[in-house]
Amino acid sequence: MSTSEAPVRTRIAPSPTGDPHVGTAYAALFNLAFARKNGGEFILRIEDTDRTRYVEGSEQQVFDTLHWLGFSWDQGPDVGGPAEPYRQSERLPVYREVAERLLADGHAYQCWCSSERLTQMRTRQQQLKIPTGYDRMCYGKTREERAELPGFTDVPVIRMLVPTDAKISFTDLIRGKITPPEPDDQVILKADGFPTYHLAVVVDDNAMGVTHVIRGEEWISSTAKHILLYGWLGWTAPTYAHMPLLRNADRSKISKRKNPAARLKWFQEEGYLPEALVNFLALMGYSMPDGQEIFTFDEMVASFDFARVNPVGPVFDIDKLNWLNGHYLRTLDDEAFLRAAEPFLPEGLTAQDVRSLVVPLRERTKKLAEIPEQLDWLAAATVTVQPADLAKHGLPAADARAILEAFAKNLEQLDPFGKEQITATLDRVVAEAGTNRRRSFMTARLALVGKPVSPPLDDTMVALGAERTAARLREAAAAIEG
RNA sequence: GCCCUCAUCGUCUAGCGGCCCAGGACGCCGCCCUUUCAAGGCGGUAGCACGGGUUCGAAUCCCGUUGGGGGCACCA
Repeated sequence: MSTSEAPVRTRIAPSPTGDPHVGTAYAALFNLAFARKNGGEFILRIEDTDRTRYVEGSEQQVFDTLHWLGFSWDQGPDVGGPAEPYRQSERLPVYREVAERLLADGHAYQCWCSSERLTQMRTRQQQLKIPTGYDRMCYGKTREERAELPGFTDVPVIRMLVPTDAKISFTDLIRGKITPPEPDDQVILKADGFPTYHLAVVVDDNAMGVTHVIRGEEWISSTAKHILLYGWLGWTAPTYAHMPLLRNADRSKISKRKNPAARLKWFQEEGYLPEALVNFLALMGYSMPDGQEIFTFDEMVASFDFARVNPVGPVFDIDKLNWLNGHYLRTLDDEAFLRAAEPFLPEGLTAQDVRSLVVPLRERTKKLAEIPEQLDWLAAATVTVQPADLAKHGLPAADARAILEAFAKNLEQLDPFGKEQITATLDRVVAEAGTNRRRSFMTARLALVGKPVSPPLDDTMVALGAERTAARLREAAAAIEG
């Protein structure tokens, strides 16, 4: 023990209570980065001690979304490890035993107070403007003595007996010295025999040899309880690093209610690349020594340092994520982009359409879910030109009508209706008309797709075919007013 | 209500006493490029919450105020 430092071991401990949360990925990123930086291990543990919130299938979704991000763990319920099991619901006897021990040592006691009484007590404390906390009504009483008093329930819980002078502080890797609030007599074993988080986390982190607890800032006020437990049990407390909390735009803690980005699956649904999300998450509260904003996980690991974590809770800025994702999309070659885009493509695209129309979208797509809308003109029955678009990008009404008719007339005679022929025809028609080339093309584009965004005009026409191309040009010409 | 914690452009951030009348990125605006929109290039816009100290010198240190966030469950 004195000759070698304990190997670094970190963990994340998600609860299977629904859709995997972005905060889980955020915590995983920093736990993993620190473990890798120090040649240590990373554990995944499932904290399923709340039976009322348990959601079937949630655990698997946690595995899947973390794998999607490229994260893997050295120990966990699915991969096993020396400290099995890694699911807290399977470790109940361990917690029971520790709770009994604390009871025997006088560090804990039984409590028969009903939840109704507890609620009343808290309300009264708030009214009296005094700190809230358990009033120890059950402390030192036998079951029989307590049963005489109001607010009694049959099945007791076990509470910590926290000394009134328990002033505890610890050094946080991100924030320096922290003095969390003095705890009250926290419940550690519930009436249903399951431990609360506070007991389970201490027991398991100790059993699994976790050296560094990297978790959200929301846990700061509970840390004193945990340190107390470590002391009573004769165990060494881990080093703590409390990460800032990801925020909604209104700066409240990020939530599924206010922010779709709180759900990890949202990023898959919207077509974000995992590399982009990981990079973005790393940018939240963290910065590279050289100021680089685009970097891989491995590059982050190479220089990782908690001193570079900003304790201020960052607002989750989707605009910046979109920019980053667009960047990563652009680094893909044709094949890779097509592969990524495939699940998002609309029905009825031909293989040729995919190549000529989808590949050009790479430079104009921020997230893959935008693709169907970008291609909606292909399958649309009709297309409408917005007068505002025409005014901004196109030719004056009379010229617009003339050029569209001219395009239609010359184009429909083409055989074959190929890219090169189209390009030559367009150029010739514009030259003959003597109109502004760019606005002429734009007028045609609006007529064909109904918006100022499309793949190159010739590709657009090929995809539409000679007939539909001519028809749309004429329809638009007829519809132009003024 | 009580406790803890945080505070640089709209947003993400650099800065850890002089290199800063504050740098980068996203967004926004403008220009260039251009068969459009993008992408790319160039330029611009915008900030040290406030008040006291400490110091020759403060974005950087201390105190207070204000503001934000979190916690105060038989949820994690």
